[in-house]
Amino acid sequence: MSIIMQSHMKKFTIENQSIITLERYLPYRLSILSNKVSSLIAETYKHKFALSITEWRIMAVLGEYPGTSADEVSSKTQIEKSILSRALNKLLQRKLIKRKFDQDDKRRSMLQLTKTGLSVYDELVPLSYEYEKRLLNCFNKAEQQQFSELIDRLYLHAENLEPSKSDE
Amino acid sequence: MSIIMQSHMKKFTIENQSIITLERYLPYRLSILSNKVSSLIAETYKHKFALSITEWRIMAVLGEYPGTSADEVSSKTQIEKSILSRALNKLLQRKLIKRKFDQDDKRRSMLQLTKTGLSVYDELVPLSYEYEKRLLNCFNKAEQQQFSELIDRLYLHAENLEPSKSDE
DNA sequence: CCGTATTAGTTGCAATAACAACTATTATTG
DNA sequence: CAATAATAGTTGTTATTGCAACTAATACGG
Repeated sequence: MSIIMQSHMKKFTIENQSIITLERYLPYRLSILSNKVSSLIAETYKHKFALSITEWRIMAVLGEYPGTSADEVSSKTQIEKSILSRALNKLLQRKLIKRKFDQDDKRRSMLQLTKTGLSVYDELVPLSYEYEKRLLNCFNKAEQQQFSELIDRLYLHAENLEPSKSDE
Repeated sequence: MSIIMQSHMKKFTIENQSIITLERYLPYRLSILSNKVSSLIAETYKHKFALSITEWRIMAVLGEYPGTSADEVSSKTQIEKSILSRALNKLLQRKLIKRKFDQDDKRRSMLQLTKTGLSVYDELVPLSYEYEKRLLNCFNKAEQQQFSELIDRLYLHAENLEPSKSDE
């Protein structure tokens, strides 16, 4: 790649493909899109329930899988464990979740929604789901399908690409 | 736990469509994917250049559009202006960018990469571009095209959906 | 068993982020 | 042209991150 040549000619270059242009750069667009979507949805519950996106995700997992341990929540949601730990404490204080520790392995926590937590969950789930539908209604069924599949595929691929960080 | 059950029967419910399940929830998957992709790429330059994602984005814009003002960078990148201001100061200190103020409008800054900044830019652009290609090579051309288009469409749609926050 | 390694979770700390209040400059308008 | 508004950028404050170091409990290898 002699390529990229001195800085500014680049835009009119190689492979008839303009180089980078942030606006066309996929990682960037993905990030903008994702933030938009998440914060848009967060708006629907933020004020009413004072839940952050992180907190809501935790509750979503516990709603689906009561009894899950913090560690499992972390791996399911990709929320880093220290962040998770603090978020859990907040949720515990607000009594939206409760926790006991496994007697056979006292390290492992068993988390679940409280009755209050459940009522929040039950209200939020349909709201979020509805919103997701509204978001996706700019796609037809086939496109939704396709989009979803591409996301999964790209994610898997990215995961496997990972080791490449050290190849420079 | 009769209560919990109440909440959980939902999974087998309405419209034959399981409700939410975080793993299938689009905003969530988008976020995970986006974080993965961004941090994966950030790995390629983080250590060598000690640039954060934010800083790199700023430089990317200035590389493409020298002379841009802070405000324009902000709107192009969606970086909030206070964050931008501090990031710019860091880049100024490291002498990766330079700034002068427009004499006709002394509020407006005119930013551009320094020679050093340009050399970093010129090294990073192909790297990032290359990495993007590697990421996307799990798609064929048509899929890449499609994915890109769906992202754009969804973004536009999300932007227009925005006002809905207050409809509760 | 004992020493070491792993695992689950917490805490400290430094860096980043978000949001609002603020300064300085230019635009508007009556 | 004075008063007010709008724009560009900065700064203060507080909350959220992310990493690493830490505690406690369990697992494992000799």
